[in-house]
Amino acid sequence: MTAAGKHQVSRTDTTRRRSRPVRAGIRDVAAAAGVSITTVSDALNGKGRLPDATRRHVREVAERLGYRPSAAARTLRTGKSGLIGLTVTTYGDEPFTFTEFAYFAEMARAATSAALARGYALVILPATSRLSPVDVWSNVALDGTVVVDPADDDPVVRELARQGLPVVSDGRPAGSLPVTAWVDNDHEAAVLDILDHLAAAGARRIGLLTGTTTDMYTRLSTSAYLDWCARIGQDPVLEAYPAHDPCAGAVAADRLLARPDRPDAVYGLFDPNGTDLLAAARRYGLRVPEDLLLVCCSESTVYASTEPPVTTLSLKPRRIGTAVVQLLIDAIEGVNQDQPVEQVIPTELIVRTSSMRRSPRTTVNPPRSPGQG
Amino acid sequence: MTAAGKHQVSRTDTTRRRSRPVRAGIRDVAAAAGVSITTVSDALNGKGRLPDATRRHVREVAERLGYRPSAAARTLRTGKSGLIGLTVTTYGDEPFTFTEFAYFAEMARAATSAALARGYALVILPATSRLSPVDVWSNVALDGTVVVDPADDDPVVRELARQGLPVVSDGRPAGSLPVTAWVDNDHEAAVLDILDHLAAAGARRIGLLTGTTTDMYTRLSTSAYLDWCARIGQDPVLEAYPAHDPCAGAVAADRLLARPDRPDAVYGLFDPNGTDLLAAARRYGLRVPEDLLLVCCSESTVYASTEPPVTTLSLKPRRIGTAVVQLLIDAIEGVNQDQPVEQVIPTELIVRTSSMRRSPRTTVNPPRSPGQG
DNA sequence: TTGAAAGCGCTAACAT
DNA sequence: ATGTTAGCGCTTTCAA
Repeated sequence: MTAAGKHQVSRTDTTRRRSRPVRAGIRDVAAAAGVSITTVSDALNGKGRLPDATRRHVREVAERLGYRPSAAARTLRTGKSGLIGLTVTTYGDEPFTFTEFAYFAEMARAATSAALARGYALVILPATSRLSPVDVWSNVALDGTVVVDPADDDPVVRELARQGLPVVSDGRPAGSLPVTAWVDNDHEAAVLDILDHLAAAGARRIGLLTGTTTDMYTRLSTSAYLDWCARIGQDPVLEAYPAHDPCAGAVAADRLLARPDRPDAVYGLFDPNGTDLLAAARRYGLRVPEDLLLVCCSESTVYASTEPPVTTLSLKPRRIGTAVVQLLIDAIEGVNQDQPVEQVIPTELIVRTSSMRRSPRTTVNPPRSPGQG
Repeated sequence: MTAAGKHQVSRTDTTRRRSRPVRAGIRDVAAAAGVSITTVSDALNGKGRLPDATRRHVREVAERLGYRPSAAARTLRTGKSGLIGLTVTTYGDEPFTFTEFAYFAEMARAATSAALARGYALVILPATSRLSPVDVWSNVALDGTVVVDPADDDPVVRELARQGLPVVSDGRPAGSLPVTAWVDNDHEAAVLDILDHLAAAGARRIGLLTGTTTDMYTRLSTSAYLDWCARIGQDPVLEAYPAHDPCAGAVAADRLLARPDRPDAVYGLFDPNGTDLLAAARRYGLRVPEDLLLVCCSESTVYASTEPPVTTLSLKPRRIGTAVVQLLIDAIEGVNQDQPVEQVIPTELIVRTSSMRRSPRTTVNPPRSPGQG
């Protein structure tokens, strides 16, 4: 008690007394426990060589007073905030694209879990700086940032790098963008795989439903398709639409099947393409997979129970989200410096009826026999 | 220049010189601009009565040095961080439920936009404290928190309230949970509405696909259903399953249609129920809507192009996300104190073929004529 | 109109 | 084994 010191006591007297019950500070705990603030700090943070008795005592007192350390003060002092920025390319006013919902939601979920498990939290930030009058970016102390789909010459990434903050991107950066590390799929290989799969199922002319945006995913996938066509000797049959507009997708799907050189198989690069193509096929009286083979890139489970179920390509967003965060935190904490800075996550093709010309068993037994058999 | 003071100069000499180009601080800007740090602060924050010339000059210098104010220092000094926590009830290890993806993604997106527009950012946090060895909650300075679906006696909410932080919940709190405000739909009215809609379409026995969880949404919706049954004189036909398990949903849908007292209409409380019920109906050879009327609660657009399209109830997550954030920031900033603290957002029933016994036009003309008519 | 100085609450280097 | 002290970088009285 006596050792608590004059400073604390006088401060408590003059500042605290008359105000309403304000959050207890480290000094209050020190005073109540009869130790110095250093001891409190050490006891709570597991530092120093304190006897267990002291440590336990201090913790009890802190608990009793409902003491919560000030995150701001700790951050100011240590230079680490435990906060990781999460940024997604913006279309229009919305922070992320509608068509990428399932992908983004899964990726963000995995990233959140991975971050929390290592004691960090994610802060959602806009890809465009100065969205609001006050720049949110400068209002938050970040230890590093995850950037999803960085633009070709992303100004946010550049600025972050200039500040010396580690940046890890989901999606390989174009050109010389200075990211600390990146995680991505091998989109070209994935597309070639699907085209071969469709060809093996009997496709003679494969169409592509693609986007008008110039992000890496769209660009790589489309050029892989064009290369494949050139190699095989097939004329490309593709329709592009602005991927952020859900209605445009339905129209593009329709347009693709309305062409004179109508494809007998289609790969759609975006999540809703499956249902859109299915609907378009119905409108034209095309049977799937008999008249039209179908694959789309999606993370949604609805394609397991559509009629017919649709073959999908999963980009494994969970694995990507986890990997991105691990790489970032490793960079922040300076561990695993020997780890590769580029990580390629394998994709998974989930083959369902829509791309199986060989097994047209349209009659499926119910899992168990209903009353009326 | 001379006015910059001894302190700054000596610090620059001793601390800065030999280390690598570290972020410029307010003192560096002050020195370079030949003013005091007070003037820099005022110039950058639009405070004080500085002549425009001074203000512009300081801003130029700051820009040139690439000065970024320290968020931690500002937070420590002002007590405001500009950070809002976003918490979702956890099932298992994952921070949020699979079945609520679309709802949550939309709600979070709207909340993020609304927050950014007012200069705040969202931090994703686990509903369960102490998920990781270090408690992330105490590592971040929050101005307030949004809680999605608070538990009946949510310890996180209680602790936050104890700390004097404003808490706004998406979903009305049970009992005496001390939230500052809440936003919710009128789930009971929505369910009654749907049941009446189905009855009007000719349903004689309406079933319910519900959850085993005890959250408010499930509880209110189920009891509204039971009340309706009692009032109408129908025996309840319901199947409950753990909503966080996507496979369990398919099984429950199947079970519901396998019952001896098979319903001729079903309302499913969760997003994937529509596709699951559609698949189950196909297995039992039931035509929708002729043999079975279908409605489910969903935010997904896939139900617009399923076969047949499914009637859905939207909870309007965008409006909820926006409202929740507005109420929270109002509370943080102490404005609009007169605003109601409980806000009910109307739901929207999007009627599609699956619940229209009257208009069985199964043949639809394509939006435009294809080459082969 | 501008500047000096006092901390915000904590951690870490350095006493004792 | 524990305490004293000096800041982290900023905002904010108060004085000039």
